[in-house]
Amino acid sequence: MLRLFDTAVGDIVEIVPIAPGRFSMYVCGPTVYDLAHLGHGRYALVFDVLRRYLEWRGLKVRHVSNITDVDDKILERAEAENRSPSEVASEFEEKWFSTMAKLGVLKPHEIPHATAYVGQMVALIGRLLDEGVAYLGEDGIYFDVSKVGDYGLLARQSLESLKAGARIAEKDFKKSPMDFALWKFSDPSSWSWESPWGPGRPGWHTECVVMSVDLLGEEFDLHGGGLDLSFPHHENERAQAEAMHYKFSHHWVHNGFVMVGSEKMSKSLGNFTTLDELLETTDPRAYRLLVLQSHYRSPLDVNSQTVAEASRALSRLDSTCQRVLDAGVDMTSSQLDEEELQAFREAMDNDLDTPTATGRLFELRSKVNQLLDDGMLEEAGKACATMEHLFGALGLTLHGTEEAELPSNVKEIVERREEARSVKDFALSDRLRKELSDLGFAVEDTPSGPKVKRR
RNA sequence: GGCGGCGUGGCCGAGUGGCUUAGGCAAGGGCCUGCAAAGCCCUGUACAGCGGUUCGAUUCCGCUCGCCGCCUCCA
Repeated sequence: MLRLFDTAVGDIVEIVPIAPGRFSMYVCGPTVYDLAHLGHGRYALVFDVLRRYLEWRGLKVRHVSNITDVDDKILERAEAENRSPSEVASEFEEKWFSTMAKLGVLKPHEIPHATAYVGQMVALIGRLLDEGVAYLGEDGIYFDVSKVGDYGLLARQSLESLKAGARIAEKDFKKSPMDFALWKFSDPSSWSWESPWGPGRPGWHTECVVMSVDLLGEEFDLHGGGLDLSFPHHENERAQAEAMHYKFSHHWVHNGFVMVGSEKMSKSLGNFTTLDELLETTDPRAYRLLVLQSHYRSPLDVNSQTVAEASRALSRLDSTCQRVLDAGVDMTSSQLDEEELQAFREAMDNDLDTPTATGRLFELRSKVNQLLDDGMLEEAGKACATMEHLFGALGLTLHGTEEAELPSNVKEIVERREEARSVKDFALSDRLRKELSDLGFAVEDTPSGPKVKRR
């Protein structure tokens, strides 16, 4: 079975689903106040791949991922643009899902919204107060981290050492600098909800506890997100769950950052590229391939060079598929290669080792070409079908490279070029190739005729 | 200051106590081609530095240097 690196353990552990054959996962989703950047794309792709792989392994997965639509930054933007927070939130949520669709990220089965859970958050905060693990501060209700014995587990640090490095501005009334806001009082005239303690807004760390427990129960298999969420966000979620005596998530999984040069890409550093910008010039599948070619916990450098390399690698995969199609091989009846499936499973089971898995698939691609060269069409079909199937399991669909319908002027030039070649007028032929090239099309001469593709 | 991680051939990027050079991209040579392209074959002898453990370390341990992340909002 699958083994994954569990942040709470600090090591790779065997993943044993709570209910055999089923898997429940909660992945922290975006705060919708701006466009999604490459880092969001990576986490979404990583957990999309995890989900798809679990499903490929035959598990019935329940994937929940939230939309955080209550946040100070949403309010700031709304005020700056003189519109309501909900308008801002719904705009960026819509854009989020349209970008995710381009990336081929499957929609989670449930998409809870924080605003729909404020009532439940208030109820949870009330219970935390009753338990004596929360207290009233000057500007809100705070969680008392000293009440959780192993606070700091996900940071792999003790409360003492966390305190030692705390950079957070001290508020005198807080018992510990690590204590965090559960409820923030606010002016009733601004964006706020009613609570027994007065109008206000919920702190960020409570919503995921309430939503995950509501939809997946007090005990579920996996909780995930970007590495930057491990502390304090996930730790604070865990602290609340501990205080409530929930069993909560069995495993905590985090993906590494997208780097810009040697710096983490983040909104606060302002060094981000939006996914939409990337996708204007890049096949979304190339970004998925780039993500797959590095391990999910490693930092990933995304720049024009690494993107170009992935694009190039992708187009070679596509052209191999095209070769198989051109050879007239019917892959629908092809058996899959068991040995390859097994190797794929082993790589993926080993902490989602997609670089090894894809490396193997590139070798398979080479094998398909060799078999085609040798005229072993049936074997080539089997290998190609396996390759397509396994890339498909990773959410990457391969397809042929030929344009379904060429513009008529392009078609006409191609025909004229063929005529020129048939009478060996290669000077004209080369001029026409140049013309096509200027129009953005590449032509390749093959035994079965010219192949035209967009460049 | 505390904690965690990283340093692999031109670049990206896996992995391992000794089998056999992961893989991708780029490069060089060859086959094929009117020329190209695609494809195939061949080529580069890498694991930061210094010690230690070991019959043997890129892989284990220690130290040094360099880099990064978290401890504040962040995927």
